[in-house]
Amino acid sequence: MIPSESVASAKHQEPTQALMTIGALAEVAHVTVRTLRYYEELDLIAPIKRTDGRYRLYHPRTLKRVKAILALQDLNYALEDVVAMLGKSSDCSRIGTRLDRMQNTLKGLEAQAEGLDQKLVQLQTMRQDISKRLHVLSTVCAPCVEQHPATDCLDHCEHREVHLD
Amino acid sequence: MIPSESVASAKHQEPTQALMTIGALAEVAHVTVRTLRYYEELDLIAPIKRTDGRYRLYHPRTLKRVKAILALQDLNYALEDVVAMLGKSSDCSRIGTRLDRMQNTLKGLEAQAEGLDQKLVQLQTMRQDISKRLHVLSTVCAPCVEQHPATDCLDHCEHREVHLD
DNA sequence: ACTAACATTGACGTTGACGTGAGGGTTAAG
DNA sequence: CTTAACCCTCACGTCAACGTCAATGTTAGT
Repeated sequence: MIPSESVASAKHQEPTQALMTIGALAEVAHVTVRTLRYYEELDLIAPIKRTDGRYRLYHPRTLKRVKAILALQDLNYALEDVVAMLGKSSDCSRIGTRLDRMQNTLKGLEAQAEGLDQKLVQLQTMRQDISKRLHVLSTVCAPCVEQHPATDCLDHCEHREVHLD
Repeated sequence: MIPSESVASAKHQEPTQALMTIGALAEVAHVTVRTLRYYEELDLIAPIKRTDGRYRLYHPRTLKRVKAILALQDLNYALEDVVAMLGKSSDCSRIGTRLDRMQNTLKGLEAQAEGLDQKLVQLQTMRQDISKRLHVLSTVCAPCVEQHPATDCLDHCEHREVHLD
């Protein structure tokens, strides 16, 4: 698997790859420059080097990292948790820790999956509940109100349980 | 303590129902007093009256309202959205608007359901992706690293695509 | 009447994830 | 060599959803 993106130059990789400035990375990642710098503050990403004028230069691979961060954020993870799952970019880690972290990520994802499942159920319940209320309101209370047009606040209504006051 | 809850009076409901202070409501709703007051700031709830000393007194029915708010919050709705869905408590609304709002709530819930479905899919994808990476790492890279123990940062590794730098 | 336990209204503090300048250097195109 | 378009580092601002503290008033039970 693993879609082979760079079809050319598969053998000996040159050390000089097309690096990108923070603005370029921000654009392709659809985030702001500030966001990237903030991620760096949290040690989530880092430029592989800087220009003489201290411009950050990123490896294109960092885009994948950023996307991973965004994906996890989208799953309601706080950046703090993302750090825990993806690890600090400054940890120039051996494969052991990297494996551990991936397993952590996996564990986190599974927990998250469960949570989402729960929320789905919760949501179904709520939807049904509201549907029921809706039905009672429209079939029972609405005509009742029509008979008592002067009454404004439903104080007379006998089906208060369906209301969400 | 003020646990004198009058259990009697089941048949003809007196206008004087067992009202609750903010502390009591907070306790049964498992939220803080501050939270309830904050909800009131947002016009999400309101006491039906106050004592002569300005103590808030809530109708027991308000508990249901609070629980609805909490449920929606738990579904990642901002309180602002909850206001839009449940309506302001100060809107002493006729049944028409109430019906409208319930329909809004329903619509919101359906949207939320879709969103959650999407997230579940996203999450499954991510989980599979990570599993794959995990597999490659442990079967391909790990032994490779063992052969080059001096190398720390995986710079030699030919499977960088599986890493999340 | 006294008192402990509650309640009131401000008003300022907190946390996360950035936004938004200010006041400067740097780079690439022409 | 200019100059527009970038980029740099502070550093303060923001927003939601409350937490927390102060100074004061109210209730219920004895």
